[in-house]
Amino acid sequence: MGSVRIFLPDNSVKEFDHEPTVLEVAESIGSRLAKDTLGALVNGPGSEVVDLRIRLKDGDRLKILTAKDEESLEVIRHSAAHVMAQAVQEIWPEVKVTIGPVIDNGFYYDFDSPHHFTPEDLSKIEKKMEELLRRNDEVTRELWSAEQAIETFESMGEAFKAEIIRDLVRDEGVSEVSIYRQGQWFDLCRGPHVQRIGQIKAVKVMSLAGAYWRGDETKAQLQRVYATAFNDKKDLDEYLHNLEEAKKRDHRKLGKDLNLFVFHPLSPGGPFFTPKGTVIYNQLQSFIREKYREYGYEEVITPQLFDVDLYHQSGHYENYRENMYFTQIDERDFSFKPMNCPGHCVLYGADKKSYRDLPWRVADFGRLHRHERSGVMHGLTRVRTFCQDDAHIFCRSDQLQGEIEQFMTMLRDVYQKLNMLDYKVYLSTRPEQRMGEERVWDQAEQALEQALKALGIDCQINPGDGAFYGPKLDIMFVDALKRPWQLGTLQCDFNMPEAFKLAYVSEENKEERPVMLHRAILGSLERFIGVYLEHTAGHLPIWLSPVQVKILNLTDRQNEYCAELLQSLLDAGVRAEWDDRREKLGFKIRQAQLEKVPYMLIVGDKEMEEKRVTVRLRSAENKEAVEFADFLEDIKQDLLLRR
RNA sequence: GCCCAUGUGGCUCAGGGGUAGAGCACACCCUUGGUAAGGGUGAGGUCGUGAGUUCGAGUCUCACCAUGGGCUCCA
Repeated sequence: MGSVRIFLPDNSVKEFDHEPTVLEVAESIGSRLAKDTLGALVNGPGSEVVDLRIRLKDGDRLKILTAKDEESLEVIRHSAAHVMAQAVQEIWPEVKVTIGPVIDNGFYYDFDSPHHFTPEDLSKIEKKMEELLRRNDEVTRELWSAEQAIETFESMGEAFKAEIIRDLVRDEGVSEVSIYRQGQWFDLCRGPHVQRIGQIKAVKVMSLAGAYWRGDETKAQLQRVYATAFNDKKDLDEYLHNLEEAKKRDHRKLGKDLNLFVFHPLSPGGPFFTPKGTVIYNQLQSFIREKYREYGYEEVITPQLFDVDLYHQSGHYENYRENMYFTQIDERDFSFKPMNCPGHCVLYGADKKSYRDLPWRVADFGRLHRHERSGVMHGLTRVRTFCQDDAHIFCRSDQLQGEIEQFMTMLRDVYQKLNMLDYKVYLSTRPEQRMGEERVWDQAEQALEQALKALGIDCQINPGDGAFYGPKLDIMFVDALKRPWQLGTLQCDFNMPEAFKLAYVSEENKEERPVMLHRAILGSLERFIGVYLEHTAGHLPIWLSPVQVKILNLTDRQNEYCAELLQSLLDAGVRAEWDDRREKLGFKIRQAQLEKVPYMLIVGDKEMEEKRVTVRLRSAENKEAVEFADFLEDIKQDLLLRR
């Protein structure tokens, strides 16, 4: 028998006379390392985390994971999920277990329980888990035959587990399953798991939710318990702290605090923008309009209500009816538009188009109505009525790549101005169910890829994720708290030009079908405002701030001067207010600060005599008293350059 | 739509069978005060809606409405 060689990250080699487990390699390096081992990466950093009990093969490159490595969190959390299940079953023996996967920031476990968990139960579970961590049982892995496992779980009444194994036998032909045991408790599991339960240092049971067995509404309703685990208490505290921070930036809270928008039960999912919120809305809109002029778009206005026939023709009635609002007038069926595209197709077809008219870029800030399911609405980010920075580009197929490049350039331009520097691009290619010729798909997918390449933009490809009518790009904006949001999108559409029999006359005087691109940069203004408030924590750039300048006088001796200042600012188009209440300066500053006003102008006798103002920024930074005329010039520049 | 939780003045919340409270905001008065809350007085609520239990219901029950957390992460 030849020797088995295992390569370590420092390129050293360990030799064995048999295929060693990860743990055996760790032991050969040092007992301390062996004690701390949680799992391993084999053959590359991108690989899945493997269990420390698996056997390695000759030539494997091994990276042993300990609490120092972020990847080990997966092991910690996977084991913590088992601890949670064990804790729950120790408290309520009648509860049945299902699955408990690791998710982004923790893990969950779905239980089938006759007892409805309450918020108080969460801390009960957490206490029990902590007790189990102290008990520090060893975790062992066993291989059982599938039949034995099914029989065992069935005899325990764990029908869900038995079902999982049956499916594994049927779908993947497995004959053996792994079982992880800790103390008296065991669970069917693929792993990986820690050596001893005590290696889990910090757990927190977070929340409760309903879920369905296998995510299927028609199957058993389960109770999901969300929790998280970390390598030490400090990391857990930091995570909880970040959650608090995210809560403070919640756009629904900011919307209330800054008085930007409200909701009312009489229009669920229908935001009311207050005068202040409307300023933001309109500023964004005019910013985008300016970009439209720059990039050769034309804006149009199209109807709100269409005969349902339109949606039969576009296919929305067949595929999107659930989300549409209908009404009947004079015995004729109408629907509110859920998107602008069919209307734009009608407009396209209203006259004869020449190849010289293309590309035709039509923008529309039309109000859309979509009937979202009642449980999915969320502040401004998921609403039932909204308006997109929506435009459609009708072009020849040889113009595709150029249009895509132009769109991505425009998007970069807009995002940069908004200080949204981190975003990712996803390219979704042809799905199995699709329409159109392969040649057209080839061309469109290549155009997308080439355009990104030409601009040096990296993208991730999602094979098969495109719509049935064409491939697409999704732009995921990553906000200041590293959370991804899908805002921009660019979708190729071969279907709608076909459905509406759209055509243009080519140079050869032949009728040709144009390609249609659906595209948006901000997505919907509503959703964008929500996301942007969270990104900026409400500290909007000056040009977007509802109130840009607040004049704060010390005493009413400065009233006349303040009135002049206010008038000059208003005349210059600055959104200025004057807090003329007879309150102390500290009090006025506090209020302006809570409103997140970018500039506070403090005016006392000193300033008045010299025609100056003291400028306080919302960062609490104070500038020397400056001449008012200079301040006015500066802020005019801010507005001109959208700073 | 489904599961769980929540719904009390504009806002944040207390009160849990005997007829409604606080702070902030608001109004008025005093205070003319230099960088995040000066003081006083006052107004403001069919306790989400509807039914039921009860001598009596913000309070208990049920239904509905709205909001929030989830329902995509798969041994």
